[in-house]
Amino acid sequence: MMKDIFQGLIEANTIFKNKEVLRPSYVPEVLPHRERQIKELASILAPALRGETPSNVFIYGKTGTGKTAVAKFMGKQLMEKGKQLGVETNFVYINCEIVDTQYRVLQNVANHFINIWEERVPFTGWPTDEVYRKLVESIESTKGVAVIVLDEVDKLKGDEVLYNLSRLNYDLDKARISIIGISNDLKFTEFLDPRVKSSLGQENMVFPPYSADELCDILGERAKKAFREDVIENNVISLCAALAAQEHGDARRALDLLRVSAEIAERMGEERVVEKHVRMAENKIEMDRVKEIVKTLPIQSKLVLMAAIIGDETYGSLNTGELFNIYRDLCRMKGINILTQRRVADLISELDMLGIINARVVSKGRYGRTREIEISTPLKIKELLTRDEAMPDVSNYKPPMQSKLL
DNA sequence: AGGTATTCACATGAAACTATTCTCTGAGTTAGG
DNA sequence: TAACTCAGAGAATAGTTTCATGTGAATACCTGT
Repeated sequence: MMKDIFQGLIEANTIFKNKEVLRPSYVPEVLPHRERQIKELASILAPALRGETPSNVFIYGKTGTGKTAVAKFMGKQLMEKGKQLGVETNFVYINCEIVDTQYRVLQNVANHFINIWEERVPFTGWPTDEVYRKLVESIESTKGVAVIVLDEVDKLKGDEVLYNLSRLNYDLDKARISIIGISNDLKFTEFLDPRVKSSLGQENMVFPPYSADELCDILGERAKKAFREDVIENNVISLCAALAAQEHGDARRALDLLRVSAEIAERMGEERVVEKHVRMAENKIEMDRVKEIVKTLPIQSKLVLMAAIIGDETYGSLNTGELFNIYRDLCRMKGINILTQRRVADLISELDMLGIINARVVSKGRYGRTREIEISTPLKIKELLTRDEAMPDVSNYKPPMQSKLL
């Protein structure tokens, strides 16, 4: 009886064939509408296979334009071809959003070249130049060309790492390295040290956003592998593509949308994915995003958000001063120290940036200049916050009623 | 009526403080020779 | 004796406060008709 629980669930899976294909981490064998970029990148990296140093490259493009996918794809191809030709090639991929300090980047790269049973660089304890020395030594011992991909380079703290990596070639004798920097900030290099700029920006590539049609092709390609035959209504894919295209042609978003739609359909026990499911998926994704943000907000921001919600409920919309008063009351109730209005103003801007609240500056003439704050999602975040144990009990809290101007 | 000056209620900036996290050094500890 | 560990000094960083200056338009106050 118990063993049949899973049996039933496995058989219920009538929609997916291979869900992995739809995950953002998946690197497909074909990347539609990126042939030009792949060719260009390949021609830049090709010298590596002849044992020469390839130029360093900078890749720009908004999120979900295939930068990471193309880079990883090239890495795979390069390794294969290298093995085939008997040329020592190495490919290191580092996501700088996670590995964001100079020390950790160097440590990661160095450890890539060191076998597990050999002496690895520890998480902490070594001076940075010691790690650098170790890195040089370990790369040198490979005697080949190494391509280092730094994804989301703009997240890196300080440009010292980039400088150090760019001069790595001068310290290397037998081996060579080439750096591929990936960023979604077009203006990123403007803030860089000119030395780094010139040595890293030898080649530049820009990945344009996908159009709705192109997204359609990409989704279609993946859908073929991900789903069983004939479970997707034909307008579903174009709808997902169109929705994602509205938001700067983000392929990741489109894939998420498609995957979640199918998951919803599956969970509802239906055999086909139809438009309705996509609409529901759109909602769910937005909801999950907001939930996730709200959950991970620091305590003070949560209090500010809570104050905004309470104010929104009682006044309809509120300004900075009113919000601050409510916020102060909440802090007192919980015995948390109160931040200055200046700081709260900044927290409000942050929440606005995250898209949870809507805060725009309006001038009310004689009655000053302030922000008008509203809750921007129709979702019930309040419930989520009330359940937070760090929140004060607001069930019978009444915000101060002030004589509001009509 | 038309024009200028005030004024409100914060916005926005910069500098100064503070608390926390990172680095790095040197003393102490350990293991192998 | 060399390698390793770990505490704590000092540097870097993030989060806040303090102080200062800026802002847009409804109102108050003129001015001349």
